[in-house]
Amino acid sequence: MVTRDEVAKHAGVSVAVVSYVINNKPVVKEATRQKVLQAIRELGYSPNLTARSLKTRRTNQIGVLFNHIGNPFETGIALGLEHRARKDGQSLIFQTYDPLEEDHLKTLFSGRVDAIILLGQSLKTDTVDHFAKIGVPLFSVMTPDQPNDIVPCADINWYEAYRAMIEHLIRFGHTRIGFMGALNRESYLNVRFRHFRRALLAQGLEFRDEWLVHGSFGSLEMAYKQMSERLSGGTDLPFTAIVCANDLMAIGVLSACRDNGVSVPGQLSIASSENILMSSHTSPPLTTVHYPRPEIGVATIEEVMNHLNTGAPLSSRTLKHEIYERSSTGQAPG
Amino acid sequence: MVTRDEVAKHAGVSVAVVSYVINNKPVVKEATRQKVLQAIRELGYSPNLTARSLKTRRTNQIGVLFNHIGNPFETGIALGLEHRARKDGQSLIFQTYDPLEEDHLKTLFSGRVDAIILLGQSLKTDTVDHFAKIGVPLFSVMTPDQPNDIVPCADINWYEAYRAMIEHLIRFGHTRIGFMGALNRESYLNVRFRHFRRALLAQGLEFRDEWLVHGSFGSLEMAYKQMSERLSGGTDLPFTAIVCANDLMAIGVLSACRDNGVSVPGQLSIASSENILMSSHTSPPLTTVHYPRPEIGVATIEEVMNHLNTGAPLSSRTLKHEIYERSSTGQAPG
DNA sequence: TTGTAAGCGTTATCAG
DNA sequence: CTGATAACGCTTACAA
Repeated sequence: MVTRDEVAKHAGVSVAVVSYVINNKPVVKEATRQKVLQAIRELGYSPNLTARSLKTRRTNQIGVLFNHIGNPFETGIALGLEHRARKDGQSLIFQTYDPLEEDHLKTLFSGRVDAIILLGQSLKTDTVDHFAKIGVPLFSVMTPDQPNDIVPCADINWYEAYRAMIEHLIRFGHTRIGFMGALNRESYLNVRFRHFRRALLAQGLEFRDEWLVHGSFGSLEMAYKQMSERLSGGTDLPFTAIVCANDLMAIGVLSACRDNGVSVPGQLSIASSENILMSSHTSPPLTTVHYPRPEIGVATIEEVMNHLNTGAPLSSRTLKHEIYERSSTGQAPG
Repeated sequence: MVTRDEVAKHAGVSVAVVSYVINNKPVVKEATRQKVLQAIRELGYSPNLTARSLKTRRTNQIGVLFNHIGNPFETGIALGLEHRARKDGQSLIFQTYDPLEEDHLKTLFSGRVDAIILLGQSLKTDTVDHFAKIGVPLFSVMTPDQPNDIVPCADINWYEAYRAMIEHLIRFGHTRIGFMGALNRESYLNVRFRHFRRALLAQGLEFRDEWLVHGSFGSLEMAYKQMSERLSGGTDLPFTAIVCANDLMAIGVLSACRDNGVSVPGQLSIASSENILMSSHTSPPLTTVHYPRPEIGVATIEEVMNHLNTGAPLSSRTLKHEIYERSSTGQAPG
C-alpha cells in the first residue's frame, strides 16, 4: 500500500504538508500544493481511513441493526439511510440483530462506529448503558416494544394512523375488526397492536382476544399458515375485517383467502400497514397505512449527524403517515 | 473510552499481558489471566477495533456493492452474505454502487475493507487495477455484463436454466417467446438476455428484436408501463409467452395483464427468473428459474475468506439452479 | 511467564 | 508556509 510518507518523499516535502493538502488546509503555497497533488496522482495514493480514524476518533461509520434484511420494509428504510449517509460521507455497517448474541454487539462495534441505529429492537438496559458510557449514541427507527428513555426514536403516530383506518372500516359497516400481530417477543409490531387496540376502544368498538391472529414479522408464510387454519376450520371468521401489522402478513392472509375460496373484500376486508411496494400489486391491491420509509431513514441520519457534529441532543421525531385506500377493503358482508 | 493501558494498570500488569489474554495466547499464567479478565469486566473494556486493524492490517470488514437495496433479489443474497460473514467475524459495509461516482470507491474503501464483493457491476478497468494494486480482492456475485478476468464470479448457469425453461414452454406449444430485459446499460441482466437468446436459437426457434421488451431491473413500475403500452395498443402481442429477466419485472407484467384484461396464462404465459419470495404469492403464481440466493451468498463469503486466510486464488463458482413450474405458464393459445 | 518498546498511517501541535 | 514529532490504541518481537 502506498502511504503518506512515500507521497511526501516523492513530492519532496514533509509528511505534514501532505496532510495539509489532503485536508484542504488553506495554509499551503499553491506551488507545493500542486506538487503534492501531482505525487498523489502519480502514486495512486489515498489515505488510510483506519489510521485516520484512530487519530481523529471519528470512524465515519454507523452501525445499523436489522431484524431481517429480507424484509422489504426494513430495506426501504435502509434505502433512505444509505442515501443520506452517503451524502455525509458516512458508511453503514449492517448487522442482523440476534437477541441471543446481544452482548456481542459491544465488542463488535467497539471503536468501529460513531453511532448505532436500531430498527425497533429493545436492547437490554445493560447494553444501552454500555454504549452511553463509551459515548456511542443510539437512535431507533420505530419505537421499540420496550422503549428506553435514552434511545430516542423516529416513527409515525400509529394511534392516529389506526384511528383513521378504523374509521375507514366503520364507514364500510365493519364493527368486528381483527388484528394480525407478531408472535415474536418484544417485536416493534407489538407497539402497533397496542395502538390499534387503543384506537379501536376509543371508537367504542370492542376487541376480543380471539380476534388477534398471530403472524411473524419477517414471514409471509407464517401469516398464510395461521390464516389458513382459521379458514379451513369450516366455521365462520369472528370478524369481518382484519388489520395486519405489516404488509407481508397481509399478503399471506390474502393468499390464504384466495386458496380457501374467501373473497376479498366481499367476505373479508383486509387492511394493512407499511405500504411496501408489493402491497399495490396484489390482487386486490391492499388498503394500507403508508409508512414514509425513505423519509424516516433520511430524517434519522440527519438527526444522528446533527448530534455527532454539533453535540445537540438527539430527539425523537414523528413523521407523517397516510392512509392509502385501495380495494382490499369494502362493504361489510350481511 | 477505556483503553488497554487502563486495564493493565487496574490489573497491575503490563499492557502486553492484557493483549495476550485478549488474544488467547496460552503463555499467560492462569492467576494473572484471571486478574486481567477481572479488570476487563470491572472496567467494561473492549478492544478498539480500529487500532487493532491498523496494527494487524486486517479490518475484518468486507465492502458489498449493491445496485439497489430495495430489490429483494439483492437483499436475498445479502442475507446469505451476512449470515456467513458473521460466523467468520466479518462485518459488511453496504454501499449502493453509482457508476458516476465509481472513482469515489477507491478513497471510500481505502484501508477500510479486506475485500470487496460486487453484485454484478461492471467496474472500469482502471478501478479493478487499482484494487488489484493495493491488494484488495474483488469477487462478484453474478457475472457482470462486461466481465473482467481478474474478477471471478459466483453465478448459476443461465444458459442451461433458460434452455430448460424454453423446453417447458415448447411443451406447452409456444414457439414465439418474448423477453423482458433491462434498459440499463451494462446491467447484469444483459447477461441473462444473451443466454436466453442463445438458448432459444439452439432450440431452433427464432427471436425477433421487437420481441424484446425493455424493463428496468430495480423497478416493477417500468415493466408495468412498458407492458401496458404494448397491450393497450389494441394489436395482438407478437408472442404467446414472455420470459422476464427477473421476478420484479414479471410482477409488473402480470399487473399490466390484469389491468388490460389479458388472461394469464390463457392469452399470455409469463415465465420469470430469480424466484423471489413474492413470485409464489402472485395470482397466478409465477413459473420461474430458482436462483439460490442465500447459498450463493454463503459460497461467496467462503470463497473470499478462504482467499484471505490461505492466500488460495479466488475462483469462479457455478451453483445449481432449478425450474419452478407454477401456473403463470400454460398451453399456448390458438 | 511477564515487561519493554517499536511501529501500523494518520493528524495536529509547535517550532522554525 | 513548512518540518519535526508526539500521540491515537493496539500487536508482537525481543529482552528480562
